[in-house]
Amino acid sequence: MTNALQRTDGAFAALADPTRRQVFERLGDGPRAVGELAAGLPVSRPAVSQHLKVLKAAGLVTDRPDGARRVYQIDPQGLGQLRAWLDRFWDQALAAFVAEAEREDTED
Amino acid sequence: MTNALQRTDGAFAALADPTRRQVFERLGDGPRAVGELAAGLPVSRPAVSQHLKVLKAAGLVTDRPDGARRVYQIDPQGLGQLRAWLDRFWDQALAAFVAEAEREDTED
DNA sequence: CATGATCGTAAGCCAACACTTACGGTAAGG
DNA sequence: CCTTACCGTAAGTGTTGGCTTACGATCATG
Repeated sequence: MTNALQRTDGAFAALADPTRRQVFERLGDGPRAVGELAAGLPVSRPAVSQHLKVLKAAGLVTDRPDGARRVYQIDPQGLGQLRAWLDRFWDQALAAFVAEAEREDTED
Repeated sequence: MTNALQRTDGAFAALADPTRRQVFERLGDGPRAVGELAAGLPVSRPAVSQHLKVLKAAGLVTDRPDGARRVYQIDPQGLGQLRAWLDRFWDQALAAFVAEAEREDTED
């Protein structure tokens, strides 16, 4: 149970930063190189590189060399873990929410 | 589209911190007062209070006075927004992922 | 009305973090 | 080979953020 923290910690922390999430979202259209991602973003290329490193450590992206370039791609695994946590928690929380609402109706 | 950033920014940022997510998860069992939440956590009560403030600003919880105490409860709204973002992105990313995998098979 | 309980906020401190510039390393091209 | 392009990492900096202690406010109790 407390393990669920560790597992989703990286993903949540990674997606917390707006710039980093922007990089990640941009990767949702398909594989991109670092330079492509950096272009159009208000930060430098090394900054994007560092963001990608964090995303990779969180299991959200994978990278693959392509000549002198390096292509990054979304890894469904990390995204799936996040979804699993959210789904499980969604059911639990919603159940507790409804139960509480009913308890408020029946009691004084 | 860029608006989706703003909308989910608060939620992601709020859930990024492990302690804060622990508070939130604990709230998944049902409504709790601040003192109850603080007990069992490795941080002080004011710290929990500040965390709840952030969670509330993110639309993840609601609060209601109960005498001298203050009861916090999960707000399905914020959780739903997060789920919506994740679902939408999941479909998009997975589609791009599969498309890329197939493109790799057909091409040289 | 005085006391104890519960809580939010302010002030201050320290670590984490996002960013920049500078550098080195590798791959394609003339 | 020499040059250019592309990228990751190191070092340094300024800011953000989570935590603690201290304080004031509000509510139930006697």
